[in-house]
Amino acid sequence: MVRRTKEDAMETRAKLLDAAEALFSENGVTHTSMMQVAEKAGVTRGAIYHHFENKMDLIESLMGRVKLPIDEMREQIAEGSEFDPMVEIKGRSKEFISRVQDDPQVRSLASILLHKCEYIDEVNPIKLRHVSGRNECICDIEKLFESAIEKGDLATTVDARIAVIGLFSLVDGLIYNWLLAPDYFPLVEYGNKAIDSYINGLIR
Amino acid sequence: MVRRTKEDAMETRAKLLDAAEALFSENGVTHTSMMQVAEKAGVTRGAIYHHFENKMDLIESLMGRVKLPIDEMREQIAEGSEFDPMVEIKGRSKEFISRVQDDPQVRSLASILLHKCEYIDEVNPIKLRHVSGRNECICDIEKLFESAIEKGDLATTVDARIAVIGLFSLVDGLIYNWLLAPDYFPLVEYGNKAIDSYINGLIR
DNA sequence: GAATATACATACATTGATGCATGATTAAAC
DNA sequence: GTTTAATCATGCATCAATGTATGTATATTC
Repeated sequence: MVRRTKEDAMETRAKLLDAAEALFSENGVTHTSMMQVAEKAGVTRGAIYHHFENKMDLIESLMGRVKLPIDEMREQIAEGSEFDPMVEIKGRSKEFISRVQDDPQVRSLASILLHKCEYIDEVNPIKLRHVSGRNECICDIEKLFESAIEKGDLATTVDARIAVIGLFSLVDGLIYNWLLAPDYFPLVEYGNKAIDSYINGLIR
Repeated sequence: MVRRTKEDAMETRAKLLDAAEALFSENGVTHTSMMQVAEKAGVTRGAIYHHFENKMDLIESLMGRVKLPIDEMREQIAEGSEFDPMVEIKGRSKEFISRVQDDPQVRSLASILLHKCEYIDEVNPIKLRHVSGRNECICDIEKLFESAIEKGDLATTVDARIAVIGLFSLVDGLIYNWLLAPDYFPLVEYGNKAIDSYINGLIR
């Protein structure tokens, strides 16, 4: 059976991306062959090379397919009409780790980004997406911190940029360590309290 | 020239480990071949397979060679006669990130652990060392937090275990993000302040 | 100093993965 | 309905990396 309908083609493409996502997040990017991806998707390697140029192109498509929670956060902040910037910051951070814990696809992506790939050079699409997404998001939340400082909600010694980077590091570290051994601690419960502590340390 | 003296052999072994460490931390573990390691060390692959069984054995030796800062921290805590546990905790954390920034070998190892390898399965020696070292260290510092709580130095609502995991995540996250793009922020300066904020949030 | 073991170099055999070229079948375009 | 083009399968050529087997010269042992 070949030359299936255009919808079928899109479906196999999606299946390939699903298979790649699952295999990458489980066995690592370099330890997953095109053959394995094809088998898991129920096709042959020919199908892959029809839809994608090579492995890197496959990864790029994979990364571009889903909205990272970091991206959603940005959108919601853009359209957000919350009044209290600190409430906003705390809420977004907690929602972030909550998504990682509960949404399988987000968790897979996070696992790939944090544990299942090697950041070999600067042009690596995975690293590029990771870094650029991070930097943009940091800039956005930095503004929230600045308005919180203007409102006088934070201690006068607090620097917005340092505060953001600390918060991001805390959240990244929580997810990193949780994915390393999910049974070791409950992400959302412990993470929420750790975030509270950190934010609390910035106030007054 | 073959059958060199026993000291020479230890030297080539050390050179091989140095070469592997440099290449792994720069290009990633799986993207580095035995051939490249041998070339960088100035020998052939035969030398590698004489000293090590295979790549995984090479990695194990590499990881076992240096004392991770996390290990040193444990030793110093064991022999430490400090009085104030919170001062101890804060000092150790800051010394940790300071070592990562200033000691090239520690930085290389951290880079390999955080960015240049894939955690493919549970028996992976890199992951094993990372996780076991982390868990032991967490247990140690947890005790310090407990004694701080007993002394009444922390808010009564603080749970020692959650506090440790938060602190570890913060430190890991700082190092992770700094290694991702070292020019983006100064690790020690920002890291120290972020740690202060977090610890501050636990007090009172 | 003869025998043996060590420290590598060299060569080869094997494997797994990639990328491409080609083939087959049918949907889509006209 | 014919032509075209798309969707995938199949087969092949290539290559890089591994592991091992073997060779060689020298240190070490006795």
